[in-house]
Amino acid sequence: MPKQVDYEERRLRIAEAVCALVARSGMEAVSLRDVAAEADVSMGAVQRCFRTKEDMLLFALEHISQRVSERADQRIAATSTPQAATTLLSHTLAELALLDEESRAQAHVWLAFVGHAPTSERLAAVLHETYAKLHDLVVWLIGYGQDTQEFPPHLDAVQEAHTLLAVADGLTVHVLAGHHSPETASAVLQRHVDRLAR
Amino acid sequence: MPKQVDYEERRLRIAEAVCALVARSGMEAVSLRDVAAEADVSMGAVQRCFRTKEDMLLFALEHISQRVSERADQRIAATSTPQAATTLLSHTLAELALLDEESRAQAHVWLAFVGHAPTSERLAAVLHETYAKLHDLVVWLIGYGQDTQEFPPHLDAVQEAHTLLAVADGLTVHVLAGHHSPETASAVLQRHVDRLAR
DNA sequence: TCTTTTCCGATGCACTTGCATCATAACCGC
DNA sequence: GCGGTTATGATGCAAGTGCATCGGAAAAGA
Repeated sequence: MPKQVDYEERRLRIAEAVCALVARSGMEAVSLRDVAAEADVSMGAVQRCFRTKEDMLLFALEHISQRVSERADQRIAATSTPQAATTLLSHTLAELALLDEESRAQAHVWLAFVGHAPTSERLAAVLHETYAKLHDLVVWLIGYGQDTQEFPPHLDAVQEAHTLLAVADGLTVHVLAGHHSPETASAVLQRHVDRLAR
Repeated sequence: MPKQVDYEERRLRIAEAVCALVARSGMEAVSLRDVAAEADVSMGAVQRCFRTKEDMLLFALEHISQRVSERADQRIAATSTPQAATTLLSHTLAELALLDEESRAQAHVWLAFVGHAPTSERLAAVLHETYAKLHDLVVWLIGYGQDTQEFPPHLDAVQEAHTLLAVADGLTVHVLAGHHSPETASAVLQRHVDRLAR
């Protein structure tokens, strides 16, 4: 058997490089050469990992998409001490909204991809799927809050989830655009969730 | 006096071309040549109107930014028949959220620019200013609703405006990403406004 | 050690980009 | 008309792009 290489690891590494570049200087700054340099591999290696540039970008999106979902799931799973559903919901949403400073890069990447979704069919598909997953998550959280009687039972979980997700994404945009600081955005979110609990 | 040309008109025309291109095939598709072709002028003309490409894009952003604001203002000013503050607010927000199909292009452009805001100082400034203006507008609308006693007086107009703007922008993103149709997005918005009126 | 198979990375290539240049055309006051 | 001024658009140019190519390096089994 000839030389073998851990492609999965390299792909991830390249995806990280893509994110770093997008976050630092926008999406147009992502050229194969730049990515290769950032990931500290040769251009040939990048071309071997991904057939085209679009494939590479798509993989990067799926990567951060997955990371965001995972983080949210973990936060919920890690609730060993029985936490108030209210704070669980607001914290999860804050996570999804990528508000903290270190998520700023991911938010930047995310938005860049959304901006390109109308252009690329495949990209749109990934986004659609991710949003559906997140929506389900939020619906579940609201239901949980209703079980613990923190949220009134007459709430329409599906509708509320739509609104909550919209608020979260809107705040992501606002923070990125400089209209909000992460703190004020977080406060807005918190307030909205508290309101649900009446 | 030599040949004179209506620069303002040409600038607007070019700005429209930029928007059309961005909407059609994303922001990377905007090259000086493409813009010139789309606007049906020569490349030299474009270069005469705008010193650099960045200037051109910035002007295009300011253009649509202004158009959106104007449309919202007009909708309010045109309220000859005394309209319910509730519907006035929700319609205005729907307008701002660029939900209808023909605003899709503008939404696309807007988002593209937001995505580039962290990169460009000047771009961020324009966005910041616009958001501030919109916020003031929504605050005023809520206050108006309180005057007509449609909204409870204890509402914190500033905070509610923040949430409303976030919902609107979030929905813009969701529609663009294919997570919502304009109709469902509009319904979510409507629901949220109705909720304010208790 | 040698062979074989995979991987690497440098180079080439056709193309596009933003911007500069400049001869020419279009215009206005005279 | 005519001179002087300004706008125009074709062309040039260097830099950068994604992708294809390919000789040889590297590793694992013989």
